[in-house]
Amino acid sequence: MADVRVRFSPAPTGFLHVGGARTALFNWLFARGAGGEFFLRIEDTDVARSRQEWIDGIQSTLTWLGLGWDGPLVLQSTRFDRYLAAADQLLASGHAYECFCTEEEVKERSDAAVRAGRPPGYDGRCRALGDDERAALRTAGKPRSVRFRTPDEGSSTFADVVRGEVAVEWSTVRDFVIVRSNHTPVFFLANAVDDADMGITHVIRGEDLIDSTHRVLAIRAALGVEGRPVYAHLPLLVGEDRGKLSKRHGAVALEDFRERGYLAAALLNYLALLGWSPDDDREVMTLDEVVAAFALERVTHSPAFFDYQKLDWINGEHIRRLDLPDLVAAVLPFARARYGARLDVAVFEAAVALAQERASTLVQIADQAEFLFVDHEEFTITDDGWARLVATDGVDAILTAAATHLQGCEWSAEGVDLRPVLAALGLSKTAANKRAMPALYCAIEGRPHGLPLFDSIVLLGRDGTLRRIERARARLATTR
RNA sequence: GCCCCCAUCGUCUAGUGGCCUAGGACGCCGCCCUUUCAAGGCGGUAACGGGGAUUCGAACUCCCCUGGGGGCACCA
Repeated sequence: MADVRVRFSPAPTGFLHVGGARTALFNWLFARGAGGEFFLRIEDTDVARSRQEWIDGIQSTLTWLGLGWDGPLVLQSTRFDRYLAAADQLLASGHAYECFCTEEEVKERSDAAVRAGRPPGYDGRCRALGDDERAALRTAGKPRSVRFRTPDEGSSTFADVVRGEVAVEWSTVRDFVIVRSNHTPVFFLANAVDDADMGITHVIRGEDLIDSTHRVLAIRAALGVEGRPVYAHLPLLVGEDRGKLSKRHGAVALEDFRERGYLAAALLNYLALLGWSPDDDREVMTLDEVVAAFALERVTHSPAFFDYQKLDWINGEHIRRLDLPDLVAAVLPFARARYGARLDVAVFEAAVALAQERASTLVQIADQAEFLFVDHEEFTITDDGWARLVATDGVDAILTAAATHLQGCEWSAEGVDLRPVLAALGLSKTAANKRAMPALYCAIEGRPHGLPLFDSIVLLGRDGTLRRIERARARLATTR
């Protein structure tokens, strides 16, 4: 088998979202599994819409995900001469022709056709222009684009790894522009030329591009390129409204997942499961395991919806499987952003260890540990937490008893165990768990949900814990 | 309007004629465990869009319908 060469070729007209990332991932997985190469090609032929910041963003996101590419980045904007030469070749061979219709004219006639009940698209007006007519229009200074002449009859067919045979009648495909009137090449041309020049063996992309394949293949053939790549069109990722993912339809920048505390490995794991599944029941997998199990033949046919709840679950599973030092390193940036200089690394590590078994995102871990790194004077209880605390029967007695115990007890998780204290207050186990404990959580950790209380108290320290209980009691007094 | 594609629990999916009274996972519900919550354990809820045809036998094959999606740009 010839060496596998694939590419991920986004247009730099926006941030990379889950759809693009999934396409990049499948290409990368396929290349990795086949021992082939994975290239990154930026399709920036539409100069007006392409932006350097998006090119940078795509690269940094791919890097964060760990989907590194081989060789230098290919920028189509640096290869315009090559595409234009190919267009000249097509012009010379009669596969393309000069079109003097302006964009507006084409649109007007297309709209009129629709109103008249005919199909939209270019009507082929400049198809049969004679040499003299063409020359006249040229000297008249009419803007000129180049159109590819699609066959009048017959059909186009290609074999798709996931779709099977894909065919379309040429009579339903209008002539299309390959060079704009501003002399810049269009997607179809650049795509066909580059896939050939780069020796791309497999084209793996979204199903929204399936119809364009016939046109690219026609250009490729007209250019005299031997053979064609293997195509694999992936089912689309859809938004909540079941529409193709776009900014309007729930697309979220991949960078947001990073900021919200998702692990790249977990995101990749989940993305791999959207439109593909291994031939066994595994779901939580490392990237290496996914590479080993991946097969284009197992890609599904129907669109998939991105489920954040399942992502949260998978992320939690990955967090739980991380070695503590790695998890600490992953949470550290979030911790530094939140607690700044107050961060105590030793305490932080202990807190992360406590959070590891319960958290589903890195942000959650940082949030749960936050109470350990807040100045006692600035410590506040959330509104929810305060409401809960205030509503607890005998809360003042509970806090007082806890403080009394903590003043003299041995400073260990066993020593600070407040259960005997609550029992001595006459609280049943249920009452202690359901009512008293939440109040203590709120007073000490500032929120009703968080790290295990007794371990937290030990980490907070005797002085700090007592001050927090005292603050809660004082606030309680003024509230009454 | 025309072309193309898709169709199993709420969601992601397994399933390629009998192993399916349809399996797994997330979610949801219940119970257990328990230092609240979470995590964990156990159990439960829930689907083959409809109609024909082929066959001894259809989730799996074919046709029609319905529904959904994609494309028809001087975007990619």
